[in-house]
Amino acid sequence: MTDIASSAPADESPGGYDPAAIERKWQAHWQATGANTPDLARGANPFYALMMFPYPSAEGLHVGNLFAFTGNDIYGRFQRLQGHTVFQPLGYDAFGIHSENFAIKLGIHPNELIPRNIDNFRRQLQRAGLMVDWTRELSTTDPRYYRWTQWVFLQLYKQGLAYKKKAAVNWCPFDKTVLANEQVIAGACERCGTMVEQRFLEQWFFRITDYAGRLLANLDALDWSETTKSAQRNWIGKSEGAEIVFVVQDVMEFAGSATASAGQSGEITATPLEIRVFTTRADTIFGATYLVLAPEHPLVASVVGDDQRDEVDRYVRDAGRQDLVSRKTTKEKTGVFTGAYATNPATGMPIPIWIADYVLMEYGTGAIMAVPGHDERDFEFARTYDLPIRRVIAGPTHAGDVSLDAAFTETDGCRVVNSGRFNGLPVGDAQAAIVTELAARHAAVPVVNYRLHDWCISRQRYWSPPIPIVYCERCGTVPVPESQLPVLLPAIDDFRPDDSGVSPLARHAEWYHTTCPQCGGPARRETDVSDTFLDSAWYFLRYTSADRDDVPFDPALTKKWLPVNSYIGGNEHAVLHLLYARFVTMVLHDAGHLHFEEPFTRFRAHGLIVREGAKMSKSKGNVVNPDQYIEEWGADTFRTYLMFLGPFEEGGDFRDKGISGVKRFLDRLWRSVQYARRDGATDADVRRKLHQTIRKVGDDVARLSYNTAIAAMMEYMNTMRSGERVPHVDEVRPLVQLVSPFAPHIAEELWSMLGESVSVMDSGWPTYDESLLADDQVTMAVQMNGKTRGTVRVSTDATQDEAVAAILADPALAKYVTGPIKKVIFVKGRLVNVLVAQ
RNA sequence: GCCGGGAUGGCGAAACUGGUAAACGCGCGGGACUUAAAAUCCCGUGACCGCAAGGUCUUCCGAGUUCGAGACUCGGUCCCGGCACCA
Repeated sequence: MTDIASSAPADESPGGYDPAAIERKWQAHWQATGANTPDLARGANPFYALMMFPYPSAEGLHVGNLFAFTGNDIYGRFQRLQGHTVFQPLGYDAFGIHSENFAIKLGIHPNELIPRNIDNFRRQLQRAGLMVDWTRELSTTDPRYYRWTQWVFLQLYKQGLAYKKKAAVNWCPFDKTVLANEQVIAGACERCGTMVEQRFLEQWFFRITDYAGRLLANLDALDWSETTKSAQRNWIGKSEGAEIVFVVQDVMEFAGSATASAGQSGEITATPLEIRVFTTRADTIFGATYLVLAPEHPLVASVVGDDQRDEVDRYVRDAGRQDLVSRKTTKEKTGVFTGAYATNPATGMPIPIWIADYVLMEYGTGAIMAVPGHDERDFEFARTYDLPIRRVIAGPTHAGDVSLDAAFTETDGCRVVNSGRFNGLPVGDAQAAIVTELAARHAAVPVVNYRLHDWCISRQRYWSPPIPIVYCERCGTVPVPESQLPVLLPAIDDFRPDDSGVSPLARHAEWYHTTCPQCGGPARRETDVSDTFLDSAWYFLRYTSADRDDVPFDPALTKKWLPVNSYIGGNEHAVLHLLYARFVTMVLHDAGHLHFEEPFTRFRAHGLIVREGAKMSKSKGNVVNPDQYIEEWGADTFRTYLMFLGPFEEGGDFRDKGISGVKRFLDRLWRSVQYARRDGATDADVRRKLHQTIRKVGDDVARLSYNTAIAAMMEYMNTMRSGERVPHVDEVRPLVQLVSPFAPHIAEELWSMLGESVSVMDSGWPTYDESLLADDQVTMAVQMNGKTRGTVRVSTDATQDEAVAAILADPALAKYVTGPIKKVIFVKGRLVNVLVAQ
């Protein structure tokens, strides 16, 4: 064995780069000095850098989480270097079915499990060296937090935006609870994948549909990822059209008692019965050859004829028994004729009224005018039941032919035909003209419809905040006074849900029996708890005031720090969380609690980290545990590697092999500082590269292009150390600052090695000198007749003539000039394209 | 079906407003140092033809606009995400 010390690499010799030691040292130092805790009241130039808070799973922190948090951390640190006071808080979204199910699975009470998970998360997060203000940490399960979640509910209640109704709801038989529409994916429960059933239960709802128009319109002005905005637009689902009135014919024959026996018709009604339909294609009304009502439509009973009653009853019963899933996925169209006819207000002709479950009660008016010629579903239905199909729209190519072997749904360049006085009008004009004319007869009104439904917030579960409502025998529904909040979630042992459709809290009489806050008489508590998405719909308001028990959020601090400057999170919350947070913010704004109505000025969805092209999952066994990598490579290397493996907004493939390149870069950085010379001149080329790098890294970080920022720093490192060159301190020092958002621990250590006494985080962002960015010589591309043939080195401000002269002076290029020069394309400093006659 | 995002070397990826495609990193090949290895440093590395000088081709496919297209326009294929009997 030879002497290891003498041949050991620099980074293992005394004073070498020891990630574990310096990371421990600086994390302790930051904590001791409160480096990550800004003075919220006095800090100048505030910047709120928020990341979506995690659900603290028992498995611990996932690389995906760390990827997102690191991306946010870099942005926050960058803003701090730019002179902002940066507030980067973190908390835990620890209530909800997720946590509860896991607790049930492990047989541990969530009261016990959740704090344990949180401790583990905090430990992992702290190892990553995030610039998080841990003094303002929060958990949604803390009564000091959910007291205010209940307060938020009461604000909505006060505004008349919270109401209870019996409704067909999505019931998950596995989780034994109601789900919001947003939580049903292709008919299955978002969490467990079980097919969802339809049940009728009394539920609390928020009137988010009242805000649909604003939620949609505001999107245009938000600086958000396009994918996220698009997902929200789809979800809100605006469609502009009209409601059109169809009068039922011979109403007296069909109106009357549904219980009339022995074929006797019931009493006669004098008012004409009207059916309102919603359509976006009023231009096709002349092709409306029948009407369809949803099976649950309230007019079904009034319209149906005696001869058809049995058949209709059977059909409606069967449709109701079907769960929402099969109804939405079944392709074959079924229906039943009511025996009644309505008058098409455009043609004046009678058309039959049908009932079919392809028409949904929840959307529009629950009734449609069917235009089989120009709607695929209507076409299919008309074929099945042999109903008339009329062409009323023709494209530019088929002028006279009227036959249709499929629904013709095009509109571009199409005109209306077979439509009386509207014939020849383009589709758009016909729509407007027809609605206007029908409106004049009170037979139509323009209407905007949204796909968005009201937000069902009731959950028949345990692990969530109880809804702060009391039912009094005398006073009815009474909100719990704000002064009596929180309504504490009782620590009960049998917290498991059952099939009864009521919360486990309903089994605890000692909890739900209470007195009425109004009259003092006997009362019952609401036993439903609220949706977890309510917890996360306002948490960003709480952070600044996490230590306050007298207010949900301090008005002065809120005014100063909100709305959030930068929000980063996963696009899986594009619809649910972000829409609810926007809604709650608007409501609190309207109630005078907030000065803004959009909570997140800028939002960026980060990409997904995959492994060998596949999403990481426990079942595939390809989950990366960050602990192990931080152990092996250090947090700085791991953070930087995560940011280097692909564009932040697209994610990337996690491969162990790639990490070594980043480690090598940090090793080289270390040695550059360690052996930097203080004497001698700095080199002009290196200096130019440095200033270019400062500019590029700044630009790139500002637009979250972290991978290219890192590449630029590596490039500079290569320039600075090319060959055997030993860098000068002045060349290295700014690089340490540029690296610091990515690799904060090594940056602090190197910064102090350079003799600096303040933290590198507060050293400011290095500035670049515009005049040093360009060389006095440039390499221009040379093309001959559009084909790249080489390059030419000329002075930076060379004119076209000078460049051409340089080309002709170079025999390797001049040989291509085989004839007279017809034309020259000259892009200063970039390229010369010489067009030669051939 | 509708909406959004993609497709570039062996691999992860760059190219901001149309101007030298493949920066940066991994991997691979060669060299220096070493008894040897590791580490480090240097050189090379899209494909094809050629001893070389050099040439030809190349950004999913097909057309187009342009002096010039990975980028713009039209048509098509495939992948990822959202919505979906929404009238």
